[in-house]
Amino acid sequence: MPELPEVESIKRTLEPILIGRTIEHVEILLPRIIKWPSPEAFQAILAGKKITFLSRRGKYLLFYLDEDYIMVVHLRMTGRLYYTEDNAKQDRFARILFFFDNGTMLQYADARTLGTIYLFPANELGRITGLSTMGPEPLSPDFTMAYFKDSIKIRKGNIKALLLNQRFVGGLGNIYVDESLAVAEINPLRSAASLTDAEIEKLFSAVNKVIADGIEHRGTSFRDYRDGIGKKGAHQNYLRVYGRKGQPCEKCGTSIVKMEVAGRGTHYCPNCQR
DNA sequence: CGCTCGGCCTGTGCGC
DNA sequence: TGCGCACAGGCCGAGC
Repeated sequence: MPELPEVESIKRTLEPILIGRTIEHVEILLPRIIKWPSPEAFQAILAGKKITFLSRRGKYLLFYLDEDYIMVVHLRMTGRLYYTEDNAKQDRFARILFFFDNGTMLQYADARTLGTIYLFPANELGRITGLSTMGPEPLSPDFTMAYFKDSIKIRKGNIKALLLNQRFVGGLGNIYVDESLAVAEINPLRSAASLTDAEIEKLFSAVNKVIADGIEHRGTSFRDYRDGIGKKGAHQNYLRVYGRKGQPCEKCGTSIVKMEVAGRGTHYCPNCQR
């Protein structure tokens, strides 16, 4: 579900509310969401901990706590994380509830229950492989044209699968990959190695633009996504191809086509993207 | 090592 | 209207 712009929006909305707040106790409605440590230890460690700051890496959201602990949340497909003033107002899909010392709470809700939460001492963060192997993310200093170009040229497989690979670039998901390829006018099935320098350059700026726009619009609420205070984003109103099957391409009027690439529903304009 | 694909879960929405 | 079946914003691990 949430990709980089959505997780960033959740972080930005939660930050001003949660920093300095103390967790009083945690209620675990679905234990298997907690991947580490045990549910009992998770509750015991968090009780009385203060949130010092929030951070994000790719699609992971990190809560820094006092005494050098870090709680890491990954929302996967349908996870939601939002603050509720009235701690009796439970989400229909509530899985983990974090109660604060002032009668408010943070809810982790998740319809498909694929999301994951970890709690580690800060120096053990490397045990989350998805975090430690993640490539540079769009708009960051280490996401350079040289890296992008050199990596793409030596990869096997199609460009869509590569853009979805978090070890190559961190934070892109199905929506923003389809959108990036649309902006760059590249067919999702093209093999990465076949892209010309000009195409790679166009794709590089497209990825950065699409992610920047997504953040500016506070994420894409295609279906489930809500930010840290339960509000929808606006980027669904700016999508060029994702979810627009059968509708006209805004550049040329050709019907947007949906097909399967890299095991994912893939939207593109068959005229503009070749 | 790199790449592809199935599995994990459950709700929703589309087509018949 | 009701029902069944694909499909869903992601990632890990097995197998090649």
